[in-house]
Amino acid sequence: MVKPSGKTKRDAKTGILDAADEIFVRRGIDGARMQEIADHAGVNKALLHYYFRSKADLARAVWLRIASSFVPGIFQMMASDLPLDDKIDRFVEAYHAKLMRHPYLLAYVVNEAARHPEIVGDFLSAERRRAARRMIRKLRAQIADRTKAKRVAPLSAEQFLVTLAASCLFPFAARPMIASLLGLGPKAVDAFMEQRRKDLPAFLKRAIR
Amino acid sequence: MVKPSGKTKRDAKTGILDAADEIFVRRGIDGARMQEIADHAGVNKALLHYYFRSKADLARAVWLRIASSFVPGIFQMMASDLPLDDKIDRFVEAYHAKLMRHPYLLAYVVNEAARHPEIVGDFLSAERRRAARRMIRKLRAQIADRTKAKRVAPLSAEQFLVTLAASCLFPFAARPMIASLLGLGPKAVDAFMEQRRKDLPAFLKRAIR
DNA sequence: GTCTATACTCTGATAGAC
DNA sequence: GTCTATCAGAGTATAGAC
Repeated sequence: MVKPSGKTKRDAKTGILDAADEIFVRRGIDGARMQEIADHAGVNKALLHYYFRSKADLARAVWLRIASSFVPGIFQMMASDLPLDDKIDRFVEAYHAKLMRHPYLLAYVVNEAARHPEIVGDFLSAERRRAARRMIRKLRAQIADRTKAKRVAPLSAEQFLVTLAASCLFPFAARPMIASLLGLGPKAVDAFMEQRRKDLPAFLKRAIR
Repeated sequence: MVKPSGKTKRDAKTGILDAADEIFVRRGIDGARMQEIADHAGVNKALLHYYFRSKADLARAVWLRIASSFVPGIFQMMASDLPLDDKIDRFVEAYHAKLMRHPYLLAYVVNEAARHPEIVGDFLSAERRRAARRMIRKLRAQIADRTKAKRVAPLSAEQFLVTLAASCLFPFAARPMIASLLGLGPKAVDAFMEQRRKDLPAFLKRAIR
């Protein structure tokens, strides 16, 4: 408002973040080149170091933005009073929608989390840790209700959550391997994923029925 | 036999492969340094280029050795006449045992498969593709038998296989995230995984019951 | 805030002696 | 086959003009 350069500044910074996002996700942090990011953003390489001191800082900023964009929403939904079956539907739907559009995202996240564990911690603020605990507690109650009513073997809420996430996410991370293994071309893999989006919720509900 | 250097040669080459395996898996291909691999193998950097022309070639050799060491065995077991439930037990058991000892392996495989899809193709020879098809065909028959007998909704063998793999493998790839999310230390995560090894087969069997 | 030019470091790769 | 020495290129990062 006061500074006329305010808008421009944010645009340049955001532009760099957008470009870095794409290049990091495509090549990994180690494989990415600052020059390529700069080119992709249409700015000079020096500007990257002006806004973000180093490559590591830039990578951290990109990571934080990615994680912040959809993890908190999922936490909240999973901690809500929604019936368990609806949560499964929404979880599957949300991640399929997200990852269909960003196929390399998950391989990136998985890899960098393994390689640079500290940035995972950076993302999980105290507030988010509390949100995670709320989610687990709520899920535990819902699963307990169900197993009590139907006399099924007890199931840990944590294990269920991990299995749910695994079933949705892993196929996107393993997409190239699935394609090779099943002998599918790019379009056939898309169809396979689309089918999965439809079938998976029923499969998971059956397991906790 | 004829050459007295035969044994030494193989040892040096194997030593380099062992070292490269460890460093690549720990740092990723892009993050790994030829110097570090050479140091770890106790040989000179130049020797790496003598046996493997370039870093890319070395990475390919490492990948082929890793994949060859346990994928074909799994294919064969899954294509056998073993009952479906036993296959689930063995699959879960085999991968948990393997990955407990090589925690970074999966993040590496997933990442490099996404980044360098061509090396996945290198691994899947025509013979292995046939083995994969045999496995799928057998699983499809077994699942069909079961759903016919118990009147359950039909389930694609491919989808089931992916879900099975996802449930077993993803937790290892996502280990750092799971730890952060659930607030577990290294020992607690190990316990979580151990619990998972026990509970997962029952969960999966219930879904196709 | 944004650019040009450049310093400095590191890495993969090769040449050549033994 | 294995080593020492070295190079060319690429990379991150900074200095300084505008």
